[in-house]
Amino acid sequence: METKKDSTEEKILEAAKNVFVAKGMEGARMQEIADEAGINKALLHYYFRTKERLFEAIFSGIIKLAFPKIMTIVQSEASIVSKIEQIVDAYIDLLIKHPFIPGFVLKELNRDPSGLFKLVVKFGLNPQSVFDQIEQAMDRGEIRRMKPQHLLSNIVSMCVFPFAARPILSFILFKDDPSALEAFYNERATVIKEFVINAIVIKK
Amino acid sequence: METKKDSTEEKILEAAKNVFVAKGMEGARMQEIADEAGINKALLHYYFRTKERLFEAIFSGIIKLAFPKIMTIVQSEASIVSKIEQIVDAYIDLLIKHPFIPGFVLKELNRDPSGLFKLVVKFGLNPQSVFDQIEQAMDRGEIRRMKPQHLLSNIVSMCVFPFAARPILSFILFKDDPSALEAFYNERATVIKEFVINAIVIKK
DNA sequence: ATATGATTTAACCACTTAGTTAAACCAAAC
DNA sequence: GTTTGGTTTAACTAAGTGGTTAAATCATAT
Repeated sequence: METKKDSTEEKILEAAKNVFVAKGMEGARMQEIADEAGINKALLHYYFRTKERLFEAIFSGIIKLAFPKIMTIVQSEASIVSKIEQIVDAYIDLLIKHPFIPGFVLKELNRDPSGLFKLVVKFGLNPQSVFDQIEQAMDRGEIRRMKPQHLLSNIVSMCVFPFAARPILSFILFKDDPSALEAFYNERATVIKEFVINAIVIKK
Repeated sequence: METKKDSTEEKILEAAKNVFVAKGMEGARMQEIADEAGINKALLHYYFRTKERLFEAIFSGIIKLAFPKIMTIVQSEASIVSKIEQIVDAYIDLLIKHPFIPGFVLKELNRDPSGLFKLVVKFGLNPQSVFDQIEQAMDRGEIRRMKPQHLLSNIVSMCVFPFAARPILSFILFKDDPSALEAFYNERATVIKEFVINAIVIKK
């Protein structure tokens, strides 16, 4: 009996994820996906008629991983500082589990940004409400004044970029000790939270 | 008379840069490069025998833009805070002039990290000396204590990521006002410097 | 046993790609 | 005016690519 995990469809999705992540939509070959899944090309097309459809399935699956958790934090009742801490924790936690996401998403959104449009609509994302929350906290004197776009960019950059640039970090910062890279990623949440709080919280 | 700028070779390099940056090594087509350069495919191969060689010329040219300036700042005699400010200024200045670099470099280094190895050797890059400088400043109590790798990651992330994720910023943060994106990039250096200094400088 | 659906095999198509080649063309230098 | 080197044209190759097809196989449920 086959569990859902090793059904052919699951094997294909897993293989396709690996190949698409490693090679991108353009670089991925259907033959390679079939090989990685341990099946043949005919059966691969039998399940997912075209490369486009298969890619779409993978891509939307990856995106769905990231959005919902962030949204619930944003819409909660916590203080702005607490929300920032929660978002950093959630981001780093997700990225440690799925470190390939940033590189993959960046590559594909640069190739075809139209996918982003659909997603923003689909998830009903509204950045203005986030900007408002941040500006209200500044009005109350909780955090230093700066454009919300800059604050968000700073936080997301520090969370995401070290994963997008993993090969570079691995080589420049940790070329002698690869296991130190894992330790580094595990420290990120704590470091970023402290860094941001020192940067923006006004001490009384 | 032809200046060096509109010689055929220069036209090819310019066209190839545009196409490689937009489509990546895999996605770029020799025919498209030839069209963009206003010549034909035969002549393109006449100048650069293979796609590989042409790509190599473009890639190393782009990298050479970034490294040297950073190196001279690192090796100067300024204080650590001053060096950080100079590096942020230099990075943002470069990226405003060549905003495509981060996306391109990330994509190609994820595809084939071996190029990085050659570059590090070629430029004689030694991160340990940077780590030492940072740790000595911490010993002197100038800045808060943290692992140098984290500090460097934070700074570089905030400089580079918003350019790598340009389509995302453009859509999420500035979808109603595209010209605001340019203004945003022009503010980055000031914002990042202030942010970092607030985060790490110990006030007496 | 038979019917069904998953899977394999292997050939095939239409198309695109990088790269090559041979011939002609053209402008400027000699 | 002939040579030369950059340039075009147009055809070609060799090797992939995504995708299709038809037939055979295999396991399982009925």
